[in-house]
Amino acid sequence: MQEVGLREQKKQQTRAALFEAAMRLFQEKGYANTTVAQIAAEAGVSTKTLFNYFSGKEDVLFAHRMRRIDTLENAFRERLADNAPPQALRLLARDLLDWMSTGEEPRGDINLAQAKLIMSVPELRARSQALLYEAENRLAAVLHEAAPWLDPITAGSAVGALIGAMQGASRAGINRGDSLSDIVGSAQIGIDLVTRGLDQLAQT
Amino acid sequence: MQEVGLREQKKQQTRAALFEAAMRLFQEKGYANTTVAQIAAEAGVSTKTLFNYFSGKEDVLFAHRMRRIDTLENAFRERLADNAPPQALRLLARDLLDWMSTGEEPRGDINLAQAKLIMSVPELRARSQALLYEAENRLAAVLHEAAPWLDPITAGSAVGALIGAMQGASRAGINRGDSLSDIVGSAQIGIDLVTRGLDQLAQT
DNA sequence: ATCTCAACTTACAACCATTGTAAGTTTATC
DNA sequence: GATAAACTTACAATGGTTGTAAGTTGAGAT
Repeated sequence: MQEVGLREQKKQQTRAALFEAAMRLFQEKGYANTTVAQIAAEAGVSTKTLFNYFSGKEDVLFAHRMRRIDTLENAFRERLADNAPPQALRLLARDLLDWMSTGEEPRGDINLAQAKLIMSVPELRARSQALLYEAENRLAAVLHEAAPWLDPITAGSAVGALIGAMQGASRAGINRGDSLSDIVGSAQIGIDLVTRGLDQLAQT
Repeated sequence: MQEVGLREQKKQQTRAALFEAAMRLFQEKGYANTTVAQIAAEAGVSTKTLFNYFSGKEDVLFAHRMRRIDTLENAFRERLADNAPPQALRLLARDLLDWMSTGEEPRGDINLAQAKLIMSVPELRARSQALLYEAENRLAAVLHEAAPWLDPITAGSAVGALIGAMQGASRAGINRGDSLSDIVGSAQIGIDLVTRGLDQLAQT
C-alpha cells in the first residue's frame, strides 16, 4: 500500500527540489538575501506552490525535523521500557544529538551546512529552540507515562535539565568555534554533570 | 546629569504610549489581528516612528527585557562573589523568575497579561526563548569568570541545566493550567532536582 | 528673543513574505 | 477516454520592514 503513484513521486521530487534550491541559495547569498520567489524559480514552481509544500520560508529548513519528532519520542519510549529513568535519559541525550544533526538529507555535509546556517541566523536559531520546546513537551509526557511515580513537574524538570545542559554545553562549544564532533563530546560533559547534580561543582 | 530635557521626556512618552497601545490592542484583538499601523495610530505617531523606537512588531514586547539582561548578569555576578557556584546558581534561578515576570511596566497585571500573551503565541514564545538563550550565554561567561576552575563547557552546562530545568518545570505547570504563583513553586522543584542530580530519579 | 544645527518625525515609495481566489492542468479511476 | 479529485498557477491584496528626502522641533549660542 506504499503510495507509489506518479502523483506522489512528483510531490516528493518537488519537495526535494525546493529544499535543495533553498539550501543552495541560502549558502550562496545568505538567508535574508534569498527571496522565496528565487527559491521557487530555482525549483521550477510558482511561489504559491512553495507555500503549498511548506508553511513558510523557515519551514523549508525545519519541516523534516518537525515530521521526525515522533522518531525521537518512540526511541525514548523504548529506552524507558528497558532502562531506569536516569539511564533512559542519558540514552535519550544521545538520540537527541543524532536527531538534531540529521536534516532532510541523508548526506552529512548538507546536514552540517544546515546546522551551521541555523545556528548563525538568530531567527532560525529561535525557531530551532521552539521546535526543541515542543519536543521536550512530548518527551516529558512520555517520561511521566512510563514512570508514573514521577509527577509531571519532576518529569518536565528532568527532561528540561538534561536538554538544557546539552544545549548549554553545545553553546559553549559553538562560541569556542569547535567542530561538530567536538560539540558532541562536550554535550556528554553536560549530560554527566546533570546526571550527578550541580552540587558537585563546589570547589573541594 | 540625568537627561531630563524636553526631548528626552517626549521620547520616553512616545515609547510608553507605543507599548501601551500595543498591549491594549493585542489583548483586544489578538496579536496577529493587530497591525503595526494600528498601534502607531493609537499612539499618535507614524508607523515609521514605531520602527524607529522598536526594531519590529515583536520587539515592542521584548525591548525592555532585552535592555534588562544586564541586571540579571550583575545580580549573578554579585551572587557569585558571596556564594559557591551551586548556591549562586540556586539564587540565580530566583532572580531569573523575577526577571521573566517583569516587563516594561511596574504594574503586575500588565506583566501577567504580557507573560500570558507571550506564552500563547508560538512566534512570541520562540522569541522569548531566543532571549533566554542570549541571557544564558552571558551568564555562563560570568560563571566561568568567577569560578575559573570550571571550564567553559562545564559552566555552560551548569547554567543550561538549571535554566532548562526551570523551563521544563514551568512548561509542565503551564500545560496543567497552573497559576503564575504555582508555576514559581514548580520551578523550585526543578531547581532542587538539578541541584542534586538526575540519579535520584531511580525508583528505590 | 532669535538663529542654527542636530535630532526626530513624517509622507511616500518599494520590497518581500504570506494568503485567498478563481481558472487551468494533471493524475487516478471507472 | 471521461470525470472527479488533486495540484499548480497567475493575480491581487494585506501587512511587516526599510530607505529616502523633506518638514519640525528642542537645545545651545548670540
